[in-house]
Amino acid sequence: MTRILKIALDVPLDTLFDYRAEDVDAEDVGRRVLVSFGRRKMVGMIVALAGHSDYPAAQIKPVLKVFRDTPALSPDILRLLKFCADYYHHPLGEVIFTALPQRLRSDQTSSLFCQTSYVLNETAPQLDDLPARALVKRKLLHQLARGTTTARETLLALSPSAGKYLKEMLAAGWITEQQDSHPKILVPAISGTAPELPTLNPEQAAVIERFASAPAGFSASLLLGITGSGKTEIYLRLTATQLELGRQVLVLVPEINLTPQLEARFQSRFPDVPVVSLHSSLNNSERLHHWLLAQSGQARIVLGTRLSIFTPLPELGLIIVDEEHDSSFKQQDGLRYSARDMAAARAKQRNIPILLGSATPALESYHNALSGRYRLLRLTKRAVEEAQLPTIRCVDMRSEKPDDGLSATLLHALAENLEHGRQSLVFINRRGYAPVLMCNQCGWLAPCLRCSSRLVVHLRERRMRCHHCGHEERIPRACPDCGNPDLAPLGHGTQRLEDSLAQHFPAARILRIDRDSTRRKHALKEMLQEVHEERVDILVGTQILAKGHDFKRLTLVGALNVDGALYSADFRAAERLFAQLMQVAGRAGRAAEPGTVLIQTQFPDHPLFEALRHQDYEAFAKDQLTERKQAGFPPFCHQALLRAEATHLETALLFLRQAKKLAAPNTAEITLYDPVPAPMARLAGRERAQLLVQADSRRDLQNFLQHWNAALMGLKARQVRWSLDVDPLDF
DNA sequence: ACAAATCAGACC
DNA sequence: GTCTGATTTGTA
Repeated sequence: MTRILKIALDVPLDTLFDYRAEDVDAEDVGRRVLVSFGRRKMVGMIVALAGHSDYPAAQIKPVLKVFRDTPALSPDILRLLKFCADYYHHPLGEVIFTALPQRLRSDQTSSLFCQTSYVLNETAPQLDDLPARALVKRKLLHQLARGTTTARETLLALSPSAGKYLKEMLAAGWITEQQDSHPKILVPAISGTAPELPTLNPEQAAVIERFASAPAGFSASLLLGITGSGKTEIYLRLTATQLELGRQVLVLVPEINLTPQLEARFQSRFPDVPVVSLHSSLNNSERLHHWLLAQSGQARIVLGTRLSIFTPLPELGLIIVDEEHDSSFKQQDGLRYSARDMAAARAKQRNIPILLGSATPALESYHNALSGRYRLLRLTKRAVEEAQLPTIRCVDMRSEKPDDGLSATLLHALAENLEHGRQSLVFINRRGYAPVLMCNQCGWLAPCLRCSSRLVVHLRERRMRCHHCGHEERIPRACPDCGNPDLAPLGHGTQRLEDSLAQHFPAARILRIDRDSTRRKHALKEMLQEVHEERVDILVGTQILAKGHDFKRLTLVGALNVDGALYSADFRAAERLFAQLMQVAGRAGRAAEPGTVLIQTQFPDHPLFEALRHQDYEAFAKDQLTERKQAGFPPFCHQALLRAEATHLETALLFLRQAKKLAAPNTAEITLYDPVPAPMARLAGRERAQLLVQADSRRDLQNFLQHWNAALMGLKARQVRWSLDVDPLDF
């Protein structure tokens, strides 16, 4: 019987396309198809079956192929993706295809999942029977025994010499090679010993108790726990409960290099349970493999970054969002979705609990907790009893004369720490040598020609770089405006600080960690290793260092150049600074020795620092919420930003003015601001402008956006690229 | 006069 | 987004 199929395609059009096919039924909804679209062939997704089509029958093309090589997307995932498309006013086809692993987007018809993997034979030696120095063999054996993924690709990734050893082990009969046509998890050969559970402190126990006694079904909880208070232990306990119930658990983490650490923690707690991760360093095949394991229900715990919120999990029982305030949960291009918000939506749709964890929650989340929409759970004590909170003090830069950016107070503290053989961290969120190059005669500042920004001096490389578009040039010998050869780097970056510290402390071992010094593969890992092995006295670094790492001997943190955020035009700047400083402060004194944090500032009396000194997130957050309420900012209103870019600013502004006119009939509950140039108006040679829309209620905003977006689609935007950003974070 | 660049519209 | 045919613009 011929049926009409509603097909979503990866095109920026807000429509589904009708195709016909003979042998399809309801089971095929959620399957991929190959269709001819215009002159091309494309992969589409069956979103629904229909009895008839409004489209002229003669023009409806047949589906060329229905892919049955992988299971269909379940109705609940399709529902989530539909919700996402509606909420962010983005075409459903594009949403579906951003959510799918790359390999499911392409139209390669040959066997999709076919990979070489290995099985451990009984003749293989036990891990402990191998000499400790046979590191690679041990690694291979361990991975094979764990059984989560024994794909050749994964094993090869363990070491450059892995291939050689695999061949050896094959020849020795320890392992057998096989070709898999379906992804599968082998039964773990070693059933690892479940570790002894750490005792919960009373606060942790109370949190678990509140979860246990809560009624089943949807609930959202905010776990507000200071660094080191044992949030992860809560995640593990709640996960254990879900595993016992036969449910899967999804853990979302920010886009940082901590995924492997957390994965290791989950895997060692649940040695027999298949854990898979989904993050950016996986190749396409690994990503597909892990995704399919999640979809088939074999993977019980899925740990991943932003995009993994769309992973099909048939028996999902709990979603955890760690460091929920982290801005990497919001995608900043294409489909501008917030994985945290989609997680909440998914939990609600599936009628399961969600747990958001952070030491410094997003004000939106904290507000939800205060208003009772979320359950507020607090962890106020460090899990390790003797670990004390660090002392936080401001260094008043109005009275101190800094020497190359460093105050006498900080230098003194560094010297003392060095004497005691303890580690220190100097935190400055600015890489490079100096943020600007200035001519001392005419005041010329080296500009980026493609952006409205200045070039950052990278003295090591004798170059200047734009941190926005990546443009690079040599440092000029003389000022291009007046010819004066006296050009001076102005301000401080990590490189300059590193130099300056080396001069002050010639005997100290100084290590700089920022995006430049960690560009090489594994560089960050190696550097962190050095720190752990105490081969470093002073660390200089950007926010790369702020997150998660646990340095046992680190007792002093100095924070430089933080004042910019105090009186910023961006109303979220203070919130971000507070979170960041709390995070770096958390690096100090994690073990027995107490830590000290010194913040260099011109405004030591600012309330942000007052709250920070007491490490009182809630005081700070309440203060901020009061300010936000007075100013009518989120979370007390809801925003959307219409962004436009063109080669000329006027073109972008003109488009936005037209867009504003178009909105006129529906603006009763809406505030539409005037189109303005974006804060960074020029970026990579394109001019950008934006139009802010605000409403008191989310529903009003959504209603308005729906009509407006449809109207905008009809507007012919010549030479303009535009996009809607719902709940924008960056302006 | 011809080619290149730009534009409008479809795509099921 | 990609593709197409139509129209405008550019150049010898």
